[in-house]
Amino acid sequence: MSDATQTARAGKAIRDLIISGVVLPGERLAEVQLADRLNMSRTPVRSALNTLSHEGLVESLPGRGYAVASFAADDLRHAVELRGLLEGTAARQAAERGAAIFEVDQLNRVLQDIDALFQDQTTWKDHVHEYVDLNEEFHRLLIESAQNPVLARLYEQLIKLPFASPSDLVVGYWHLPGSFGKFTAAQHQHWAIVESIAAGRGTRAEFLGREHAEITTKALGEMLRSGALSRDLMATATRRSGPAARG
Amino acid sequence: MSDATQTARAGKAIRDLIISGVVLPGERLAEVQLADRLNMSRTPVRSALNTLSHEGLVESLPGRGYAVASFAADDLRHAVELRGLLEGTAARQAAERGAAIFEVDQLNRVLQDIDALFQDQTTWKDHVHEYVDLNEEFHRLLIESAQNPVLARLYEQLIKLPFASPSDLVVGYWHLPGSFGKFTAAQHQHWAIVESIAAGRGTRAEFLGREHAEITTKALGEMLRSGALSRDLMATATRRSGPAARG
DNA sequence: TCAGTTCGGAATGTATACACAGGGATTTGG
DNA sequence: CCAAATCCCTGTGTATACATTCCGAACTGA
Repeated sequence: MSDATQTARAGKAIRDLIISGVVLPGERLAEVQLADRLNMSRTPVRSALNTLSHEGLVESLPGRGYAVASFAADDLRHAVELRGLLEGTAARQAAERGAAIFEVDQLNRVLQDIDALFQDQTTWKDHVHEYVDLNEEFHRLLIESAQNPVLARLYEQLIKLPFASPSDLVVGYWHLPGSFGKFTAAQHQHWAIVESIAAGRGTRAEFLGREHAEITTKALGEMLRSGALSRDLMATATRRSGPAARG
Repeated sequence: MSDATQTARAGKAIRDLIISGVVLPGERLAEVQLADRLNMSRTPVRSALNTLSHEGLVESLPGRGYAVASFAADDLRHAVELRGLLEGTAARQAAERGAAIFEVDQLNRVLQDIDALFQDQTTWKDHVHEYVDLNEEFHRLLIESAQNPVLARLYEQLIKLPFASPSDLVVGYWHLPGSFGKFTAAQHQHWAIVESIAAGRGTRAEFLGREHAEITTKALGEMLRSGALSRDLMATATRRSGPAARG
């Protein structure tokens, strides 16, 4: 049940502390305190904090350790838009290079499984977890289809940010009213993206990828208005390293 | 003359070892060996290796340390293309939000300084170093003009890859025949990008940013054919973690 | 009362010692 | 002679002790 190394365990634990809101944005993360809480030495904690700082969940202070990173609502919107940009680029490159048949088949198979979940509007919410997995699998295959390791690496770094990954947004959104319509619309776009890739229509594939992010942005806006994210993220979101323009 | 911390010193030293080709792609990086060579303990070396693995210069092996990352020619091309994508996006967002006058002025001022360097085709090579600085400053201002911290972060992570940053490519290319024409063409695009931002023409700004990367890709191709990069990068470039598609 | 300085403590940066796992070389059996 | 298993050794993972720096608070002087 435990991870192989203490460092991995520390990373997961600290990430959970941040995501769950136990520690608030801006709050200092003292090594000894974390090591004590996690029953391990400072060494793996330090290593995990170093990793998390590169992933963007914590920020490294010059000479005095680390603090939980603050995210403004605009940051979340920007992250979603950039994810659409990268996914659109992946779709375009897959179309331009001529994706192999088995790759398109893989994508189609995932979409068929999602369609099956959506057939019954009254019971689909019992299968949200399956949808999360399938949706994540689709986006993973989409990035892979570009066969571009640099893009894949950039994508991985982007979706490490909270609520930038496909799964995070689905988990936070599915229970809101009207979510079924958004999900079915998104699924329609999924089909169109794969169709574009299979047909070699790179430009259409790219812009569908971007448009797909627009739905996500709308959903994110509803989540923010509904207050689902406000407590954790908006509390200290006003402060960020940006220029002090309007002192 | 030395950095503040041993960790920073270790990071710089190991990066230099990789860039200068003292250690070859694929080669293992043993902590004790590095600590011995740099006259420090394993702790800061380990921390630096962790950082470098997130930057992409070294790859972390499951349970046995680190190795120098391998870059294929395609990886370099992909990195340049993605840089164009991000710079184009930054330009579009700057145009769409309506960049402030002083920001456009800053960009124009840098371009005027570059123009001054290019006035005399016979002596411009004496000022390559100044051009490198100004070019880097322009691209930095361009990214800043989007006022998008997430995009800026992604860009920073991308240009940490070898030969993905504007400066790296200029330094490797300026001495090749015909470089003057490429640089003046690139400068023409710089002016057009700023003009588009000032005029609020987001679409034109974005595609100019992408097209700007095409010149860079061409220059990269010439560098690869000229053998300037072959020794360091191409030697072990064939091997990469990708799928074993063509046995 | 306020400003400057100095002292103290707490947390990070670094070094070293120990435990453990993985791999390669050697040896043994067929 | 080849294959497989075992042993040893190199190197990473972790813990802990020490050094150092940075911030804050208290004290002193004007």
